[in-house]
Amino acid sequence: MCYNQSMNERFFEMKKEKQDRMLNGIMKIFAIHGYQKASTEDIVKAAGVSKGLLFHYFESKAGAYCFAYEYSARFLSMQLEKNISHTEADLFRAMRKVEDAKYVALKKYPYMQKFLLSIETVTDMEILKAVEEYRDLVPNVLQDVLQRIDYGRLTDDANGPVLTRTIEYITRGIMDCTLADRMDADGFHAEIVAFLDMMAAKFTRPEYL
Amino acid sequence: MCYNQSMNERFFEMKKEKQDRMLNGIMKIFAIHGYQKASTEDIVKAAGVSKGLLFHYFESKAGAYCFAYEYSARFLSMQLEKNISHTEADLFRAMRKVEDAKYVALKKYPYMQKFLLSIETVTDMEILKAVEEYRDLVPNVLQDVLQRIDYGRLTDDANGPVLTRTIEYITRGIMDCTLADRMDADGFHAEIVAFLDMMAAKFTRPEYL
Amino acid sequence: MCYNQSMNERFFEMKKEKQDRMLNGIMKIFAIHGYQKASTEDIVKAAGVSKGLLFHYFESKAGAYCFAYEYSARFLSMQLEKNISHTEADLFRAMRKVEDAKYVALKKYPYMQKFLLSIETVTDMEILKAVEEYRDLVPNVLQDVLQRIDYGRLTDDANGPVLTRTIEYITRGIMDCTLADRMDADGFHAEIVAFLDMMAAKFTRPEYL
Amino acid sequence: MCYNQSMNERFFEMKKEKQDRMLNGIMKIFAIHGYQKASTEDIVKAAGVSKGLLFHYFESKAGAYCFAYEYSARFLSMQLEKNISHTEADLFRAMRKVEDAKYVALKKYPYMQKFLLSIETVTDMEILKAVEEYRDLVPNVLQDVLQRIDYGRLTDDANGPVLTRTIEYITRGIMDCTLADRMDADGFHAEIVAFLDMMAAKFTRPEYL
DNA sequence: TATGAATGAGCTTTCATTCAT
DNA sequence: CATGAATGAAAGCTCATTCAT
Repeated sequence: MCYNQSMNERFFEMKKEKQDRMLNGIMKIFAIHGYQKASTEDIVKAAGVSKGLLFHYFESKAGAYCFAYEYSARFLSMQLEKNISHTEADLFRAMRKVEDAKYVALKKYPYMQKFLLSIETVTDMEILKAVEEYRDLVPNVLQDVLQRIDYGRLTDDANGPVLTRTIEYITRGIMDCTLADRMDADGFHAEIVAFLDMMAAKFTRPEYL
Repeated sequence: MCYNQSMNERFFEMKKEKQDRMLNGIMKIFAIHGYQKASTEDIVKAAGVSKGLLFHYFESKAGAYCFAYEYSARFLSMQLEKNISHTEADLFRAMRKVEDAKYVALKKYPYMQKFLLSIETVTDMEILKAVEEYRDLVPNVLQDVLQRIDYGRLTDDANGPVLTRTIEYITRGIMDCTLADRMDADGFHAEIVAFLDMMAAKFTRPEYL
Repeated sequence: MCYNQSMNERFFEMKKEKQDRMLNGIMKIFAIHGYQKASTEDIVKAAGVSKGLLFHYFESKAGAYCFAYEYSARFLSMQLEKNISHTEADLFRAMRKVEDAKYVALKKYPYMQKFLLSIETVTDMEILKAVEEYRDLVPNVLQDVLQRIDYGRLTDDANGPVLTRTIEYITRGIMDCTLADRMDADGFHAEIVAFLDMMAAKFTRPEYL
Repeated sequence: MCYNQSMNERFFEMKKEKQDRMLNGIMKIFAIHGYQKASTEDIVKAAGVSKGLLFHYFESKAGAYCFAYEYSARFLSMQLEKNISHTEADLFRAMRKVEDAKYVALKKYPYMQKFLLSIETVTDMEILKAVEEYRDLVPNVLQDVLQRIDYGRLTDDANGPVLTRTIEYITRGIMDCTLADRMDADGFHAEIVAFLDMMAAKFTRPEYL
């Protein structure tokens, strides 16, 4: 295993502000450089702590990654679960709720979403196994949302599942672009909202608008 | 830039057999370990050449990657272009043609497909920029094929675009499984064909079978 | 110097139970891993105290080592001095007395003997100089005992000095074996006694038995 | 295991001069500082090679140690075996032959003897297991020599075995003193010879002188 | 052209020691 | 007195790249 229970305990006994500084440092560097190229040097600089401390809490670079991954997957899925409506049948309003919930998370942990995607750069089997159970946490919540959608509310020329996927890919695309220059939850959210509004206007049957 | 014209010339003056040994070594190691974790040591061992020779032809690890990427993208897209029918309107027969063409390519370069996907593990902007123009080569050919499909030939409950994407994901899934244990173009092809046959029987309108 | 008088005073003002817990922790880890590889982390864990406290009392790892070394050498030599007979002329009965005295010491400080031998793993000149005057304490007591032995009590085929050395090496050999699995003063003592009884029966002239 | 066959092969393909430079660098640093405190940095500086090369040939610090240990034990025992007389019955002449043989070895590898003793500073079980079979090589040769000694040639007050051990301890003592300041095979040999001559004159029966 | 020994900067990791609480 | 989080220098080791042959 890459990390263990005792690490968690020690970590969560720190001041919340420092916890977040370390988590954000970890997420940022892994998000930007991918797992392998991310250096512990850069992480501790970003977090504003010493090299030793990173290893005091996480034992290894892999341990830090796994810890942050579990934390991020849990945090983001809980954030979504808590804030989305569980009865919303309108695709665009549901998606908007999702993006609003993400927005709150990204205000606190700007690199969280991108960091979660960095798992694709990981080739170390140890790590992949360690985070396996958390990889579906966020997708599962989104799945739940989509199951409650009434696609009958869409216009005839709209294909629900396709629209959903499209939204997903667009989201990802915007994220990559946004991240390319600078991390900004506000800009990201604004882009998504603009896109959803545009789509909603075009694909929702008039009576449901 | 990661590599230049003179490299190409020198490389293609080697005996064909050695060219392919080097290309396969490069593809294999990058495909298995991702860009960063792939070591030049492993590559030259897999290719059966010396370390010096790799750098003689490609100047750097990044150069080897870019060269192999361009080669692979060009080779696979040409292979597809050449062998697929440009008038096939039946989704399943078209996909079958695609897979047959891939099969021929994978007989020669078993790791080519997986190698092309390894671009997702690359974080180095230099490399991403260098291969940018080749990333769409294969997807574009597939796009062309799909544009000629007559989705009217599918049963009512079949959703063409979804089916297409499903096929893509299934293809990728089978590939990952196949690669997990051993590289085998035959096994891979057999799996895909079985899947397509099954789907065709279920989703094509009787009059088009 | 590695440690000074004020350390002693402070240390001996602690509750006796805690003193021994710290001493045993120090002895155990140095005995098992040798000087260099012994980590302060392991020592404080074994002693059940905090890292800070170790340095509060001993200032440095080297200081802890030297303090424990002086303590052990003094303690064991006094223990021997106190319990052995100063008139015993019989080799085997004398050695038995020595082992009985050691037994009492090892009940309290199981790793003391092995710890004293760990000086062989020390390469730091500072430490070697600091403990120089204590290295002969225990050997000197044994020397004293041996000087009073009447080797005439041994059978003709017995060689006194050789027997003595043999006993020393056997003692050390048994100790290493005992320590290999678990620390146990009782088992250790039983082995030694059995060995001495066997030897006494074979090498003592009948009239002295 | 700490090292393997392929390492040996590669190493012995180097120029002899460089092999010896590396071996002497390894022996020197381990001999002086003991296993743990010896740094690879110091070793490569002493050997006049780069850090990478050390790991190219030996894979790890432990590997370098084990390799040099096997080499030293084999080399010294062969050197002794080859040069000592196998029929010499006189203790002092036999010991003198041994020291002359050692002298030749130490001219080439000045730290070899001290290096072999550094095994006592090793606490890593992996290493101890790896060199286990070589630890007795040199002692066994000396054992063989001693078995042919005719102790009847000694004066009545001389105790053969004790003399032998004494010689061994004196040898070791002189070595430690010699090494303390500077490594010098000549000075070492001169000391030993002087000691042996003195002892021979005192303890050999006149008719055997 | 072809080799692989050689390099050294830079990586991850360790650990004795300090210090705010 | 007691804690353990925090430090950072230094360790062991990796690996893309160079170069003499």
